[in-house]
Amino acid sequence: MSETTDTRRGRPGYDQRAVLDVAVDAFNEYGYDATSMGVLAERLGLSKSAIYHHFAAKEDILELALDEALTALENVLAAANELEAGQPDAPASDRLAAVLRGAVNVLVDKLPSVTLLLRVRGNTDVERRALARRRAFDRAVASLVVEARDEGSLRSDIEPGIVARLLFGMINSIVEWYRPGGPVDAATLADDVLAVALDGLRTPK
Amino acid sequence: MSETTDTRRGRPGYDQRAVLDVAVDAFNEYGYDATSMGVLAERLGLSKSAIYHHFAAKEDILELALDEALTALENVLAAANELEAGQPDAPASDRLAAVLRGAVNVLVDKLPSVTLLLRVRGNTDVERRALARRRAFDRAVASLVVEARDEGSLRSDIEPGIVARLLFGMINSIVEWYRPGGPVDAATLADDVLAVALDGLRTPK
DNA sequence: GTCTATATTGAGATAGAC
DNA sequence: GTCTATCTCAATATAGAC
Repeated sequence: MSETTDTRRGRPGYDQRAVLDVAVDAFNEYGYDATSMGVLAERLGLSKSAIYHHFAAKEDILELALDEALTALENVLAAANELEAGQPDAPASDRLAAVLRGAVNVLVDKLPSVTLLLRVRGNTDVERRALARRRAFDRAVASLVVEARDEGSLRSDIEPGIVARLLFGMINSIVEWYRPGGPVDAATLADDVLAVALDGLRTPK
Repeated sequence: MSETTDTRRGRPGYDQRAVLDVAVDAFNEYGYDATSMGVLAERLGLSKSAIYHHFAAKEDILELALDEALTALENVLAAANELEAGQPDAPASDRLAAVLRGAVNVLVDKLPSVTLLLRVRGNTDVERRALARRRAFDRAVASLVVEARDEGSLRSDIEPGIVARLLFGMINSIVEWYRPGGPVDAATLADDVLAVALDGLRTPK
């Protein structure tokens, strides 16, 4: 323990990470555009100008948060692809399940930044770049769904594009209600999502 | 045909409905807060002040749109309850299915206003009132899920609260990608949603 | 129903001291 | 790393003519 158990160093005042966390929470509560630097300053107990010591612009805060969320999601895909490299004959449905479980874990683990990501509209360059990365992720998942259906693991009576969208619609909606420390833990949640997605809600006969 | 086949009357200029439709589309594209009256005026080909002839304030546009979406959703619940009054011994799962199908239809039918509703954060009184009505709707659906599970129609190994949230997360996500006139029609979409929700994605064995 | 001003507020951001 | 001013611009909304 070379420093302290705290994540901050230096002593008084904030570091960039601490400002980021407070800001992202506020962005998620009010929406990015509706959150003024004034409100941020209030929440931090700082003046507005102090924030500019940590970030050159409001949008830089957004950019850092979005990058964190996107990197985490992209890592889930990368991990699933390594799984394929290790076992070339494993069914695509295994990789798909790994991606879904991984995505739920990222949602829970990086809840604030992923929540922010899912609400981006594309009004600025920063937002459009984030949307492009998100679409690439979505496309990769969609082709996993196609693979799984083609090998016979998933039902073929519904268009795979719709399946992928409904699937991720369900998963992404978790950010609307899941709160860490609540009654549901991440592993149970991932199990429930997989169960509902694969087997549905009807009573197993 | 007493007037014209057009929905507008009066002749030149806009009526409130036409302004509303253009505004809601812009709100959904940029987000409500990020949409200025100036952009609205540009899209309408009007001056900013002309808009104030139709709505006293920007937020009044939002309020009218949210009310439209909420009324349509509440009518779905009311219709399902009348179904119960007519056939008191019908299973709750029938009413639940009616509500889900009805909700998908409302989403498709009133796509712009429902999209707007689903993105409201609660920053103002207007938004908070809308959120309260939406939560009442969600609670009603959640208790339908409980009823359906208690009568044995739905699996009981997952908490009904989570089931209801995942279910509506999937349905609500439709607004993120569904576009009228596209390859998928509303009835097919409702069928697909019900099929995925009830029976899951796995290949039926 | 629409226009051209204009009033007024609040936003993001900067300067420069401590 | 934070502060007190202050700049600048864009936003909502109003006044009053056509």
